[in-house]
Amino acid sequence: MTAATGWQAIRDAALARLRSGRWAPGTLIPTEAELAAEFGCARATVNRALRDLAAAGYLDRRRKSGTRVVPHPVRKATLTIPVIRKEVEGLGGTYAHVLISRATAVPPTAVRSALGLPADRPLLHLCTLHRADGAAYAHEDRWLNPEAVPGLDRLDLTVTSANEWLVGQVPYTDGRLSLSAAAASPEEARHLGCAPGAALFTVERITWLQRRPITWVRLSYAPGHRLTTDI
Amino acid sequence: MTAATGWQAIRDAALARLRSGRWAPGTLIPTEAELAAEFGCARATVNRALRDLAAAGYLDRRRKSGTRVVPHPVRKATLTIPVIRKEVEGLGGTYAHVLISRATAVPPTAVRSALGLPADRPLLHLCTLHRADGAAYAHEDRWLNPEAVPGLDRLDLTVTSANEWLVGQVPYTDGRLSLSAAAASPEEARHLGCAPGAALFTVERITWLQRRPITWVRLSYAPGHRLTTDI
DNA sequence: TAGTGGTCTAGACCACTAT
DNA sequence: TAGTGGTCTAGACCACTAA
Repeated sequence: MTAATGWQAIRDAALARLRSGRWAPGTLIPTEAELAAEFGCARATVNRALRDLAAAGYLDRRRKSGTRVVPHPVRKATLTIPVIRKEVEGLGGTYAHVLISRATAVPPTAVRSALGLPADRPLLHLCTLHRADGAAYAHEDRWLNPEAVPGLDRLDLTVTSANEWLVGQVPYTDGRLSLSAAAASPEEARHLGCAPGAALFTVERITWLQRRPITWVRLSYAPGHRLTTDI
Repeated sequence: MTAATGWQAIRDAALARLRSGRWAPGTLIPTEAELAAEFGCARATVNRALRDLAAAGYLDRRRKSGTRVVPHPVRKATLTIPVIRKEVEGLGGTYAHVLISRATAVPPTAVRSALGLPADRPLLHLCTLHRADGAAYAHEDRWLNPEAVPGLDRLDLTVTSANEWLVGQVPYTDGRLSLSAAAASPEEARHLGCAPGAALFTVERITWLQRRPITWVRLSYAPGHRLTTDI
């Protein structure tokens, strides 16, 4: 189970003590120097191990105070958000996408304010259907700021999806990801092949480059979709 | 924006080069030794900085090959999954919970197989409603393995929620988290005050201690709930 | 086989903070 | 002020892997 060496071995040993209750919730554990002596390694090695556990939410480390076992651990789940094509192919499926619509329009208020744009600024509106093995996989509703995305007009979006092109070509400095559930709109229902009002897992993402808004996108996954991670 | 020193300064400098395109997607960046010479620091410091960027999904590091800029970055979103009480209080709300039902029963097949338990094994079934400022916040449907949770029978679950007690008292070694959308069941709708079939954001979690199943739990949040994170 | 990242060490100094 | 974690250094050796 734990065949680690070096700092990972110390991390695992510490984790075992946490799980066994030998280091009880809320209490202080020995100092780095003490543990280094016990394990026969340098203090930096202990530091690396304990930093790892602190980052995972098990320990709370403070200068002078020492290292305390977090009483109510806040576990951190890490979700990887891949390009949809990779997501589908990673599941062994064959990926395809269809550009449903492409238009320039003024976005709804919710989108405009989320991006922090002035009113009446027209954006490029793209709707795309992503398929896995021929079946509908996800519906993408995207608003793009053409000023922030040079080269967009020369792109054939029927070949490369906006999703993938942006990820590969357009850097961003800040982003916000929001997960929620939403009832399928009539259009989503039609494309995803489900009943209107069906519960869809949706991922909304907004990205900025510096303070310049790039894109707002909502992915609505076909019913039954799950995002799973080990914790 | 970037007032860091030490290894964080080097990380930020590298990130700036990634974002500026000076280090283009798919290309190799200089070796640790070269960067250490350029920045006038020890190689270990560069290593720390680049490891951080690799962990964040920007770089792909391989021995012998070198460090390559990931062409299609897979950003990693970190979600913190706190105890519900803390979640509510963190939003400035007043938390309360109500134990709806408590019974010993054989779980549905989906729960049984997810936990890897033999058929006909009875578990403790708890339903709890979590409230924020008096309003329904989330419905909790939980199945507990009494054999794995000593002391459970001596606990007054109307005072401490199972959610919180488990987090504080019962360690686990493995867990799986699953996020999805589901239509509100009649019971959920009644407790959450929404229409049956409404789209609910649901979080399912399974935990094991060693290989012993501890609990299966599904939290169904009131409509409109979002899980947001910066990326 | 050689190049590159991964890690360890022993010591040092710094930064924060409880007292 | 003193204790504890945070980080840096210079060097060393190891582990992996492309050629």
